[in-house]
Amino acid sequence: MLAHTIEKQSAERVARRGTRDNPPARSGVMAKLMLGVPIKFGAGAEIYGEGEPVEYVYEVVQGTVRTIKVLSDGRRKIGGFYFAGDIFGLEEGRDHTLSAEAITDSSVRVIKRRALIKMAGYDRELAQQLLAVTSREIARVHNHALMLIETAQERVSSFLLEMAERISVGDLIVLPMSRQDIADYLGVTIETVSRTFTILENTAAIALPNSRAVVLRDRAALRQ
Amino acid sequence: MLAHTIEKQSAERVARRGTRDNPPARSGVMAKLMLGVPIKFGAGAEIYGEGEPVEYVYEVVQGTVRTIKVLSDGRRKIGGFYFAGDIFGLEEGRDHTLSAEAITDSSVRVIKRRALIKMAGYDRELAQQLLAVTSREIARVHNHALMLIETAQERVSSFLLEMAERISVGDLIVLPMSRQDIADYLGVTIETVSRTFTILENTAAIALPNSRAVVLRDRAALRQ
DNA sequence: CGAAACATTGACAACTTTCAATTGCCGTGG
DNA sequence: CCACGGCAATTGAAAGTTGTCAATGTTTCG
Repeated sequence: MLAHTIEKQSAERVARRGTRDNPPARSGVMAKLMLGVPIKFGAGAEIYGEGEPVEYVYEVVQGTVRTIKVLSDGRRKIGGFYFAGDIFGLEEGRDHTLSAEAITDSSVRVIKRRALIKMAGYDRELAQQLLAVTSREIARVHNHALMLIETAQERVSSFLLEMAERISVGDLIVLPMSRQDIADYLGVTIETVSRTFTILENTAAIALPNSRAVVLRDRAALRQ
Repeated sequence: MLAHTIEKQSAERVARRGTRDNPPARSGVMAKLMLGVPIKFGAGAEIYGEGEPVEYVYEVVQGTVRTIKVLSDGRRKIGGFYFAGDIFGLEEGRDHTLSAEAITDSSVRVIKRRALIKMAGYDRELAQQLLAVTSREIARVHNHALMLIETAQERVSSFLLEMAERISVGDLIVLPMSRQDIADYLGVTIETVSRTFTILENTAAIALPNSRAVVLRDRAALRQ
């Protein structure tokens, strides 16, 4: 099933379509507290849609999720990538300003936002964790915003360093997302991403065993 | 006193240099709860510096504040502008990743972060307000990130629309920040900002009575 | 194996930056 | 009060970067 062919459907409907999961090994804030129901989403499935009311908070148990916004002229922007243990759906206001989709087959914990906030009212530790998670999200988005002020090559390098911190195994990064996803996250075209990868490979900063794998050869060069 | 001639000094030192304020008329979250001590900062003064420990949370009572980051090569990025009633300094981690400066002469309420979080543990309403403020900050930064993926003209238009929402009086926006500040916020050069303003003026979308004032003539055109 | 989607590469156009010069604004001092 | 100096803003021309369009190569999966 391909992302671009998925028709929009409400989070409720998708949630219903999802299947219950066994308790996962991964531990995030919600998992630790045994909160939320684990639900599976196939690659490309929409978890919630832009403009829908904010009802739930989500935690990735397994897989990768992206938040996206489609502009009126068809351009697509990716707000962020979320991996196992990450919380997403933390938005203010009544409605979501972005939609969320599973990039790969994913398992996601879902909990009612109201319930979580209510619980936080009684549980001081939970409240502080919630604040910490939210602050971390601010830092992440801030960082994202700052990297968009850089040149294409710097953006790609920053992206690789971010992925290195979040999902690398040693010097190997296996990218779950397509070039188009990377491009939309960095605010450049896929051609620019591709060209930049090639340049970084030619300057020995990275190696590209295949299009989804990146080996970091010279992190200092990526940091400039 | 000019911004660029101010030498860096710690938040503590600046805070000590600041003078106590009379209780202000403006009301934000902290003011409502009569939290924090109002302190004055002169135009260009540093409120806290990048790399300093996160100890306080701030609320603008009067004036305008910018958060900035200076890169190793001297480029400067502005994370956000904060006007009366806005909260800033909400960052995660031990140290600030950005510094904050008063753009104009400003008065700022300061409260110990720890104290605020501790209080939020006892006061459910405060906890929820804190969460709401934090979520709003995420939305603002998200919006900033999204606007950085656009063309220069779209960025400038988005900037004007953002200022229109936040500080306009009718169709008039009096910008407290310089072209350089705007440029650093939008990730373009001052020349591009200037040229774009001229284009918008020539297409009758705005009028420029002087360099710090913008009159919105055609909001629809700015939205495209 | 072959079709479809994804990724890379090339050539050219468009946009933005860079460098340079000019204009406008405002405070200070004659 | 006006002239001057200094800084911010605007404008112009040339260079550089990124986007667009197009062709080719690669991977995936029925």
